[in-house]
Amino acid sequence: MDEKFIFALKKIALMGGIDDYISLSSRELGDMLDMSQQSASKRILELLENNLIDRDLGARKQRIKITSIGHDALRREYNDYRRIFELTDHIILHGNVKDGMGEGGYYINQPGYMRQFEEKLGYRPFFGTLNVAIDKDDVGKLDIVKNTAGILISGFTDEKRTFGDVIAYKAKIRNTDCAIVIPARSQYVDVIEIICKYHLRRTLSLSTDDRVDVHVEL
Amino acid sequence: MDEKFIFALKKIALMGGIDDYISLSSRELGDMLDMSQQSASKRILELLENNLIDRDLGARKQRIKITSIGHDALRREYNDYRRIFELTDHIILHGNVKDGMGEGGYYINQPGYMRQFEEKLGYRPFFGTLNVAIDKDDVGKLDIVKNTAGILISGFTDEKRTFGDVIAYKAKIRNTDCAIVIPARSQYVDVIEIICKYHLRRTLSLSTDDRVDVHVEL
DNA sequence: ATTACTAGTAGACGAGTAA
DNA sequence: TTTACTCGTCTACTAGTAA
Repeated sequence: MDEKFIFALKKIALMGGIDDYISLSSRELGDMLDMSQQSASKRILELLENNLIDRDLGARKQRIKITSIGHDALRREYNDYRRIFELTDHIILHGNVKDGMGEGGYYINQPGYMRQFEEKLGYRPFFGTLNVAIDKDDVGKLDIVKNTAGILISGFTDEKRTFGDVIAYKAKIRNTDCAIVIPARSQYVDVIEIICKYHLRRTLSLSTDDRVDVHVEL
Repeated sequence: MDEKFIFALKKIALMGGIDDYISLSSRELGDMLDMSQQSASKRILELLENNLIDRDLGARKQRIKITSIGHDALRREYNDYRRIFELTDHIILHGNVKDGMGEGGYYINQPGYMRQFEEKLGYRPFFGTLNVAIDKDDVGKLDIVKNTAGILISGFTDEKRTFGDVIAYKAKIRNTDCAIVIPARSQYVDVIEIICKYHLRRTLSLSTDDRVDVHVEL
């Protein structure tokens, strides 16, 4: 990502171009970026070429909106700054205990995964996962977690099907060691699955919808 | 602030150059910024010239540290991204209920303040405040809260002494309306005082050290 | 190894201007 | 008014190289 694009994108975002199309002439953008109308026009064409913005070139004035690719680029930038200013050595994800559908446990329990949990986490997880719905305000923190190393649990193939790579992140809930497990290829997640040596619900007396803080080590 | 400086500063910050001098050759910086060793060397000289970094040019390898000016530049950038990504219409402060020393209640109860609470919040607060120790990770959010308008509760002078201005921010705890009150001149705060029409401890069955989420409206 | 100078060059920028 | 082309200038880069 070319850094000069980021600055233009940021200005557009600050004007509200993330949620909606905004009316923005090349002269206005040029003024904001301290460059000529001509250069701003060129910058807009470059942003378009890189699919960072969408444009609706009306008769009088163009309207501009940041694409999801552009949004992602800004979020990466934002995460960098969070790492600089917020992140010490842990992140706290706030959320509520949810009922799982049981599929989490099905996957976790595959011997191909189990063997690796035992080897790489140092314990054999309890059959079944604790599902935690992360607060809307904290979902972005998951991106930061995903950008840290994590522990790779390799995928495998048995007679029936293929199981993909999974990443485990060591965490704690009320001082009890556990791990968040996230499929490597997953995109946006707002319910995380947590494994633990113990039955978390029973050990911590957790009920559905209880508030929990998941401390993730970075 | 030239934008090309920001990107170099950010890389240095991500390497830990905010807290300490870090060993960073021009070649390493060049690799990270996707430019030649020569250009990175020039960039470093420019950053020095603008007092954005300090350098300790040792015999073998230079050591670099971001100055307070550079740190401020990065923080401005960070705040831009916070405005883009964080500011919806509320902020959640996570914390624990704490025992107050009673001084909160003493101040709140001054008729000069009480009259204004009644007028500006629409209710006469319960005598006494709920003290909440904000999580270390959330203390920074208070800066954002303080940067929003809030409700000014003017200071006054009685026979004995002077009481300063106080800012009230409307909030909710478990859907119960309340308000955070912060002295206008206060700097760093990590325990906030909350007023409410009702006795919050009793109404919400809160005990010392209980976790609470304070939803602040912006 | 380093840092950083000089020289040559590619690309970014703005002025003029068309549509 | 807009957007965006061409073209000349100049900046910012890299290569080569010294210290």
